[in-house]
Amino acid sequence: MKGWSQSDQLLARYSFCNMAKYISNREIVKLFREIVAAYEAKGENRFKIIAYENAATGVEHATSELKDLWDDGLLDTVPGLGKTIRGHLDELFKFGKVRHFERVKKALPKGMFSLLDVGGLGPKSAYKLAKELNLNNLRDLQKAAKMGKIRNIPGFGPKSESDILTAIDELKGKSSRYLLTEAFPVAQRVLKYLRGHSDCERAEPLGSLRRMLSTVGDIDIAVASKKPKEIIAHFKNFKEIKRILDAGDRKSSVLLQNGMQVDLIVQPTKAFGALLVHFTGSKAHNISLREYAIKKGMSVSDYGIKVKGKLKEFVTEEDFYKFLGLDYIVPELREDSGEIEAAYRPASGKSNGLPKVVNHKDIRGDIHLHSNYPIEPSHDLGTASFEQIIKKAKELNYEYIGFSDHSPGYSTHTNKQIIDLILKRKKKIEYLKSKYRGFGILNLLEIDILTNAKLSVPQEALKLLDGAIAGIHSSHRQGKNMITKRLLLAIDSPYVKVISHPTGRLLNQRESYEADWPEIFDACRKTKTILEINAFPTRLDLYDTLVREAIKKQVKLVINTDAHQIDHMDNMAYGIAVARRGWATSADIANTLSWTDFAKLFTS
DNA sequence: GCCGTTTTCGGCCCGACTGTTTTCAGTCG
Repeated sequence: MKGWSQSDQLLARYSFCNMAKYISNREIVKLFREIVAAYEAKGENRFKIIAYENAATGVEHATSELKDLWDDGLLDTVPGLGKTIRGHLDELFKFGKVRHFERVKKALPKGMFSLLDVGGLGPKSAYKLAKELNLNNLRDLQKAAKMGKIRNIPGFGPKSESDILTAIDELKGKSSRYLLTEAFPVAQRVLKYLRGHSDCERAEPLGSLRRMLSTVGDIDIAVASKKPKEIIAHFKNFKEIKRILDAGDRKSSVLLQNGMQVDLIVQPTKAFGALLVHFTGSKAHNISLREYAIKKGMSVSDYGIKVKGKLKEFVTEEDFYKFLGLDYIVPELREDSGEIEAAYRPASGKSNGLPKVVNHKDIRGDIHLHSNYPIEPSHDLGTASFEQIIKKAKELNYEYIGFSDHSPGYSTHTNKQIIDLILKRKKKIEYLKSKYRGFGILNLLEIDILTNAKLSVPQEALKLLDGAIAGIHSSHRQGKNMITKRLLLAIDSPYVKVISHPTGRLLNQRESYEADWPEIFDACRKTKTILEINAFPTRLDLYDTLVREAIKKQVKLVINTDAHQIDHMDNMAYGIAVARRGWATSADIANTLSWTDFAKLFTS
């Protein structure tokens, strides 16, 4: 709280006492987006609006809670937060509200913000409807539409009135984001259908699916064809379509019966490269790329690159980036987080350096695998035997694996029983080690970091293992200090080699818990404890932005599938994508090491 | 209101599609 007057500090302390609520990044993003909508409705300067949108994006991508950064005087490290907005945040954290924001919102009908969830309604329409019809919520909007009141508002008509009703219906039961494993099969069906048309030269899934974001909002597909109209007409007949949202000469959007939206763009092969870039995104990457191009006197669009008004087309993305003087940027890095600067190739010829991100073929093992060995029947057993897992690992060309069954329940067993069970399992694994010479096998266990920060298995038992993978499986809602303490104590144990699914999140089900990541990364580096990138599609944890932070702190990572059945071992690709999105090279990922080098991590 | 590979001032991505319109505003990606 440097720079505050004494009365400021007193006031702050006083208001903290009254302010039970911790203001999360998520709430701040929502607040900024409301200001964006409010300014748009009021017709504010459009660059001011963009500034708030950028601030929201900056907060969305931040790896630390803003409140913590504010405490440490580090708010200016978040992109998009300039002097004015930081001043507003100051007020927010001190008093729980921002007078300026209150004023801006007060001038508008309260109900307009809830209408923004309706597809097709932006700030201007929401404002107009809420004001003219005195609407307080979605129910009011639905009622007004059903009564035919909307068609009488200038700028609206019968079509927009019925579109609003449809959009409200579609709002119900719609999941806002889908897991990659949910989206991929749907994309494959659409692609197969499109590729079945004789004028389709090429069809590719793009957008967040191609960038391998942990969840995707919709499915974007690009088709290369000389006859866009025919492809669009064909697309509109796809049997899973519930409703056609848009359909023009080269673009179309549809809603499928399962609630997913599919967007299609068609373009001739000779200009497909620019479309791949445009439609792969991210939006922020595109904007930065276009701004960068402007500085070089060029103009970028999905058609190509204009130089002095003359359009240059590209078949491939490689040529597109090259023309801009950039090294090729892999899709996973296109998030406007420094990749354009890193890809810049100055005249001297030496690039600033994009990382050579890890590839699937670099992976040589998987050490978080659950077998059906009945060490603790009440626990989450796998379905495959040790031998079946080894067979599958060999098919995947792995050089080594680790058996990481859950530890025996500490509440149902005495320490002696736990040791006996682990000894018995050890004998079985020793036998397999001798049977499969030349193939690396690690005798591991996934142990719990208990609510009181102790490990679920006594030290004498841990000594019998090649190492332990420790993870939090309970009391995820403890405060930041306690969670951090639990993780730090586990990291400090010489027997714990890996921390599994470090943030504890379950996509679409449970948020990450809060923890002091800089401190945890420091501890991992000192103790050489490895953090896991868990490839299970509902986890993908450690997640990408934290992966990047961990790497900056020279923390080693391991990509594991946490497989509980044989086909889960195929999920490795999802974990690799997280590592790539976190700018990880093979040097950052422990399981790219040969068995000889990898084994050393477990004997030291 | 933010920000810096011409910059602390003067810029700020580019285009398609739709409905309600007679030329465009709003929304979306």
